[in-house]
Amino acid sequence: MVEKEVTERYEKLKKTVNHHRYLYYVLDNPQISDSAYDTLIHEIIEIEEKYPELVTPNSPTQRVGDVPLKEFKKIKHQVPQWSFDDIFDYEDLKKWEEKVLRMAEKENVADKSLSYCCELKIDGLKVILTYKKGQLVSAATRGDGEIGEDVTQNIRTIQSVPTELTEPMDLIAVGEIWLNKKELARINSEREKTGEQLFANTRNAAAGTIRQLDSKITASRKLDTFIYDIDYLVGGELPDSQEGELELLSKLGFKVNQDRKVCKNIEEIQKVYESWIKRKDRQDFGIDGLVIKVNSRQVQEALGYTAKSPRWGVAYKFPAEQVTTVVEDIVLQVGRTGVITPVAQLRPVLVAGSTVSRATLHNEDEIKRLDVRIGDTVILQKAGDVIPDIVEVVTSLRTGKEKPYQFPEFVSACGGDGRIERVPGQVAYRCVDKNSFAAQERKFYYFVSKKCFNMDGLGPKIIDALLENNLITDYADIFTLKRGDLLALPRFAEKSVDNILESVAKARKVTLARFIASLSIPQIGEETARDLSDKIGSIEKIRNMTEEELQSIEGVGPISSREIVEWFKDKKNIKTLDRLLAQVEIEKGEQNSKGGKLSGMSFVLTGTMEKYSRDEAKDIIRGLGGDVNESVSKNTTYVVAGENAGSKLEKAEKLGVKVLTESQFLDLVKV
DNA sequence: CTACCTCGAGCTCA
DNA sequence: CTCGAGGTAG
Repeated sequence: MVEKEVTERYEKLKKTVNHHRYLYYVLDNPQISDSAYDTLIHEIIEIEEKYPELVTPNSPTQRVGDVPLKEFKKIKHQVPQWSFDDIFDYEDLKKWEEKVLRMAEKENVADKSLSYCCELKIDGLKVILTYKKGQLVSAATRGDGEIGEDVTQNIRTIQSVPTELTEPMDLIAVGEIWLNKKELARINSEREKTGEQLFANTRNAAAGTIRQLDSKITASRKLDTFIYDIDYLVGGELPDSQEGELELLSKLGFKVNQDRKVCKNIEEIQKVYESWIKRKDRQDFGIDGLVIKVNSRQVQEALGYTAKSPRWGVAYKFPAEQVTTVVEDIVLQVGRTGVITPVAQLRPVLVAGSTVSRATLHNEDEIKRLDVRIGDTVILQKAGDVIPDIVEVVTSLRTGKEKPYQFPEFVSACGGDGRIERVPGQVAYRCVDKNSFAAQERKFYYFVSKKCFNMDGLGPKIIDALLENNLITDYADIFTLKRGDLLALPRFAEKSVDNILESVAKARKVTLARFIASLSIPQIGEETARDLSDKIGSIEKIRNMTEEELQSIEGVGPISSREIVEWFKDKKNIKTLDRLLAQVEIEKGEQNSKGGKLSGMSFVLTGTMEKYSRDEAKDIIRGLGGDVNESVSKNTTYVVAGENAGSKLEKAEKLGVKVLTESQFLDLVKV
């Protein structure tokens, strides 16, 4: 039994330390010296060493985990993590507001005087913090919005994240993790000394730091946070506005960015936006725009969500950073289906946090539209902050030596005589010979990829080696690779070869949809392949169908059906197909169109089931011929509601759609 | 698209 | 140590 004085002292010490942590890291207003703070921490450590039973995971001494993790566990979000749609200018803003007003009118909430809460959009990574009875229990990355990664151990090391709230409520709070510019410079100068790669920007550094399995490394880099949203709250009152949420978050002990403004109309928003464009670079953290939210919670709820994003908010992005660089060359790339894409080779240039040395020019028409010539200086930006995009040519810098680009009539990478043709009805050119080496290479990459045969460990380089050594010329060859042949290649030793052979063997069984996709029929990707598989059910039927018959299938239009028929007319393709069919086993997985007991039914899943993950449940439904959709409509047959079902359940009730519990669902799909 | 982390494997040299 | 693959993030 620990003496009463000790526990009292211990609790007081913890409280004091936490208070000063808050003053220092959250309010940025320290009231005692670092050394005094350290002394307090030290006393806590001493007590804990003597009385280990006192230690809780949220003690200030436990911020750094001493055992590195093996891996990050997946965490399913209790509340789906949406992201806002982007807008880029005042026009977009106006359109968005009109939509909001129209919707509000329809939902009879328009009489509330509408206002908008404008916050900074911090350039970092999203984090979802879960508290039970006021104690931090988990922290997750966003992931795909449904499932993220458990990074609790790393988040604990961030001093501005409270491990205990000021009130014992159940809460899910959402915010952004970021790294300040000075800290990036410090980390990079250390990495320079040790010869490590430097981080390209604060966001990448923050992302890299969060993905460390060893939280000691995370702790050594001073990450920071801004928390901006409450997703869930029990044990307290949810404020009726976004601004109120921010205030509550502050009160609970979170670090909240104080630069927010409630605007009454979009003119005011625009003013805030323009003033931040001028000021954004002066901050310690990266800002990539404003987030505009309808302030009233009641109106937010009335507006609801589209399939993709909340209707009640948008991300108003700052204009993309533009730089100039020189087009050193224009080269042609041959894709999987023989389509030729011109790509500008650029003098490498740093833009929006990464070095860009190439940008797609899409097609001949785009080259003409831009009138881009080799040697031209061009303005470059990243579309949606991701994909490099040439905006325009700086014609005033022309010297006259620039070479206009002539789209060639022959492309050597197309193999054979190199002839190319314009695809009827499209802007793209493609190789007449659809099996050129370049196209073949791409097809093989795709064939083994996750979307198709999903052969683990067969990346592009391995495929290249196999192609170059003529070990594969046809898809079927992958399945008949010989151990000895592989071992003869450089960098292929026992272990690698065994792994390759094993993953090939494992991949022999495929679903029909994956099989169809793997053929690289032009226009037939993952989606259409699934439609074909669901509605037709066998490769033998597909190969004998006419264009008209194919077109009657939902999701297959005149262009795709033409491509399909043409593909199956080609003798080479047929030979490839038959050889491949002899090697693989297409999983029957219950035939869908007629045999499937769920055919014609449409399902929406919500909440968590005990027995199956969402993906497994989807596979089961599709396997039985049913459709799975993301949002509930009057065409939905059943909504399957697991634990913690959310808004989809409410919507189902509103529309009178039948709702199944997990056990009812299991009964229905039982074979 | 680019940057980052982590892992397994092969190669190289002590 | 280096390379390739695979995964994650924005």
